[in-house]
Amino acid sequence: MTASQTHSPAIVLPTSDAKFGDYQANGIMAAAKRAKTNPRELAGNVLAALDLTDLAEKVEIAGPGFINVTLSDRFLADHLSRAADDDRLDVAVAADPQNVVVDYSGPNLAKEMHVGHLRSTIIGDAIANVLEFLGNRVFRQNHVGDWGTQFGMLIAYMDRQVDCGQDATAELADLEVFYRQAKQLFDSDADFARSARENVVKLQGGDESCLRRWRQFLDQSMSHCEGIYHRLGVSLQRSDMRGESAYNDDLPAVVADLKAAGLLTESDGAQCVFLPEFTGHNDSPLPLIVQKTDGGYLYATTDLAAIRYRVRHLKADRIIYTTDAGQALHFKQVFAVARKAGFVGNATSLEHVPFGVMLDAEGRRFRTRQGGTVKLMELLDEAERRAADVVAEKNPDLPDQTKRRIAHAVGIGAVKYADLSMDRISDYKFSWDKMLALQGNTAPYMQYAYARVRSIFRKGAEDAGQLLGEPISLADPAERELAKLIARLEETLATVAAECRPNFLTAYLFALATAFSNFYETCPVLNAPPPLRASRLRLCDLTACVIKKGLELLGIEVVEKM
RNA sequence: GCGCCCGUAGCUCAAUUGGAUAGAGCAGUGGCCUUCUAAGCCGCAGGUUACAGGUUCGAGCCCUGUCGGGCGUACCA
Repeated sequence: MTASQTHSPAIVLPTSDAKFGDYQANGIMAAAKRAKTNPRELAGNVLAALDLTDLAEKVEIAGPGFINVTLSDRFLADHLSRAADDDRLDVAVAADPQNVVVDYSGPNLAKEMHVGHLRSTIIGDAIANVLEFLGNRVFRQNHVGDWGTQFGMLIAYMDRQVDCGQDATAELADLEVFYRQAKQLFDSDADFARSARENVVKLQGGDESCLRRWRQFLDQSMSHCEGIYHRLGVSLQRSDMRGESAYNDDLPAVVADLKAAGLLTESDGAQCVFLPEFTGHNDSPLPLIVQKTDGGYLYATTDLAAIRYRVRHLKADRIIYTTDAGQALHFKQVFAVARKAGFVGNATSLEHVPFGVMLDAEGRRFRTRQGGTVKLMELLDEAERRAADVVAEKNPDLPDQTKRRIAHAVGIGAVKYADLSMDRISDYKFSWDKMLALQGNTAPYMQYAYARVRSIFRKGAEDAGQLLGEPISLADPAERELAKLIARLEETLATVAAECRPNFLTAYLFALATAFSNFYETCPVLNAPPPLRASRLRLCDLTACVIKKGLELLGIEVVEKM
């Protein structure tokens, strides 16, 4: 009532301190100011108009005008019962689902994937998963680099291989070597360089034999990416790949549209869009170049074409770009031009979701000792190797196959979790020791918490399904704290989706796992007397389900034992 | 030069966008395994949130300035 009168949001959040109850409403003070009334008085009026008897045990006014709410155990227990009986864990499907495009990963198919692709791939996938789970229609778009001059060179090198009687397909298996050798030849052999350049012209001209070899190369390269995605537990499929070349035919139309809209200016022979809000050196106008002097197009043009496609054909309500922060200006320009040109209306939101760079322990850019880029495949090998060492040390008696499975889940999970648990925008220091640490906000800690729950069920030979009707008791503070956190999944996911901030989910899961550990220490489960035993088993099962679901949305596996 | 981002405990990072006494992990220090996985749990100690002003009931968060770092700034992506 008050909120609607003053247009002030209620701002209900978990309390900053347990002594204030479970949730606090922070909006009263601001509302009172706007309405020029006393905040505590206003809080009193709100309370009088509010009926929280269904969910609250206690509601009180505190401090300058906070409203503190203590949930009733009954309300919490009811919620938990619903969650336990629901594979969505009582998280509602969006009432107004959106068509959301998430543009992420986007490797260059001319080369092997390297660590530079890791953050976009992991963060974008987590965001896509969460949005999808909340009921939105998600279009994962892998805007791969599958076009450009380097492909002329690669095709020329394929030809050279075949001429030498070698099987080009086998050679392609190591994309990095293939690229390096092609580049070397391009730089040293004038004949080769000429045929490479001719190939570019042929490709653009639609030469069928050239296109066939180009597709053959792409097929190999895409298989390599799929291998990485599969190993990483990333949901991207080949059908999500819609590379730059997919927009080739649209590029002239994009430029024509810009011209028709009166936005196009020729400058130094290039076709540009100048918008007054963008300036460069010495306040000189800064163009968005959409066509080079030689007639070629740039990634701004492709991005504009992609926006057009996503709005027209995918009916996007929201388009999310997960790229490094260095591209902020590019996207600002592209978004502004897309709106001016009418490619996208006000109903569609365009969001650049930036992230910082990966640094090594010394705070330098993450590179190999020789200064080259680190191959993603090799990074993942090392992750699993290091995880395997830890598993072997902690749990030498497990069967080898189990150890391997744990090493995979823990190693890959550690790399992903470390990335996802940081605030995206800051650069982050990559540290094997920290991400594989068994304490703190890490994947192994989460996975361990899960394995401990599962162990209880194994030991008790219990089936969670049999517990459905059993009442949940929250008498112990550790039980209640755990229940409260379990009930917080939905609001957490909503925030992650709204802000594109996976680290809110990891922080939530860490709090949940910590609460569980506490519960685990203080509340015996299997040895508890009958009604309590079932109640605690239900809390255990719910904890496991939430951890599993949360990690699954982050693309991280759980294991039954570790 | 201009623009964007960042600066929080010795170290690595949080802080749900303006809420109450700034939180974790590591490192330091003291406890807890005859009972469900100790890869765990519970204490203690550690802070002028780079600095200086400002806005207001309230600022790590907003505004102005300064210092320090990163990135970007016309035909790469």
